[in-house]
Amino acid sequence: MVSVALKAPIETPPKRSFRAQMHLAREDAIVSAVNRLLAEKGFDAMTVDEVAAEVGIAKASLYKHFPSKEDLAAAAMVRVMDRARAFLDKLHDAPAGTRPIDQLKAVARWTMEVQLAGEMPSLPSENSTLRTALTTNKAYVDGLMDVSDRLGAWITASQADGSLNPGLPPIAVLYTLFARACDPVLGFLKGSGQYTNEQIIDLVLSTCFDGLQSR
Amino acid sequence: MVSVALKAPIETPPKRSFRAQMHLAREDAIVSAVNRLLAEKGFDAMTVDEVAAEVGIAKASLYKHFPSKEDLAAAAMVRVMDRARAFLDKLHDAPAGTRPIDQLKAVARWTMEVQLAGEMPSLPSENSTLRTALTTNKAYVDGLMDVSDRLGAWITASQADGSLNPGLPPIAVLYTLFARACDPVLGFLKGSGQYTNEQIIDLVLSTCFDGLQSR
DNA sequence: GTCTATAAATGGATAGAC
DNA sequence: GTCTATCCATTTATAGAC
Repeated sequence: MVSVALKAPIETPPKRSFRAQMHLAREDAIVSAVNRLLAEKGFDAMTVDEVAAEVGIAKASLYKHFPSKEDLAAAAMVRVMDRARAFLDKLHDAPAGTRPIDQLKAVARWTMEVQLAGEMPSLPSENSTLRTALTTNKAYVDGLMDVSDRLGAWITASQADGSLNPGLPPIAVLYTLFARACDPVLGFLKGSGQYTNEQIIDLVLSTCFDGLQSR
Repeated sequence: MVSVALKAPIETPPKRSFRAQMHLAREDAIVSAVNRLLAEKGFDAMTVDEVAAEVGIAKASLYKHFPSKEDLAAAAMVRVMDRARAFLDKLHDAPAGTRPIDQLKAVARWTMEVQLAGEMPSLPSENSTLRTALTTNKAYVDGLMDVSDRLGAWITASQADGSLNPGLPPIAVLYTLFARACDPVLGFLKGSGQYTNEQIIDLVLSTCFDGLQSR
């Protein structure tokens, strides 16, 4: 045993790393499937059997990675939140002089693109077991806080420079932007078959920032 | 048997009417419970047991009135559609000279009031059994058509008089108004505990028609 | 038409072999 | 960690007495 361990010491670390990579890759595939199903049918209608079938592993194996259906969904929510933060990181590298309101529009556009791509997990209404699982998930809550803070800075900046309506409470603006991520209008217009994704996003972005009334 | 039937002929019609009234009242109570639960937790999370418990009758009795859970939900959707049509009837009695855009605002306001009152049943995402049940329900589809037509008339009229942005496709405006019925921003703001229902509705109505940007 | 009791199926979660 | 097989609670729906 000892001699074997001494025989291949340089093999061991790569092997562990490889296994760990496989492990992460598998979990990533699981989270991707959950993310897709969550976007397609929501938490209640999604079944763990479906997730297992889509990933191509047994249901029991899923539970070796995630202890419950709620944790499964929470992992998907955390990941989309991380994607959002990564996008915000990119936006911060925008050329100096970029108006904060344009940053907000870019964020809204991104969330709608994600939704149209079928990658935006939909949150359950309220009073759900998932809801409590999320509020006790540090990674999710921290991510949500981070995103809110960054958007909040742009909101107050836009109101200061006069481009965003200063009469609106910043929190109302924040919630309005968040709500674009699950706006059913995108799906409605998509279902009409009359518009491209680009046109749909431009339309909703326009009604969101310019309003329905003429300017 | 015959003599009995002849004995109380004037009693029979009132008795049938009374029974029919009781029947309708019972069904109305059922639909009310379904409506409330549908608004609170959605179709998937709502159980027929809950409905029976809330109404105070046995589950089997429910199935004597409605053949399936989908029909239960469809009845609730039809009723809220009928309520909407009744409200539209009232709006048509508005004083001559009322601007069509103000009619549209009144409709949006009404849908948000219904949602804040916890009486707006939430539709399932897509690909649901309820979805197909609704599309094959004549009462629902007809009601939806009627509402769409009436709103459509006001939309084109508002675009004609220049108050509504003429660059927007009428169908996009229609969907945007429909979407206010399930806008999560209302619940978010309500949950913040900082605003009254009146203030919340004014805020969302403002962002919907005036947009987020300054005017 | 209302009830109690139960069927039939589904879905979340686990046991235990490998 | 993956599998098969299973447990157990829940849920939709029905049977059959009254």
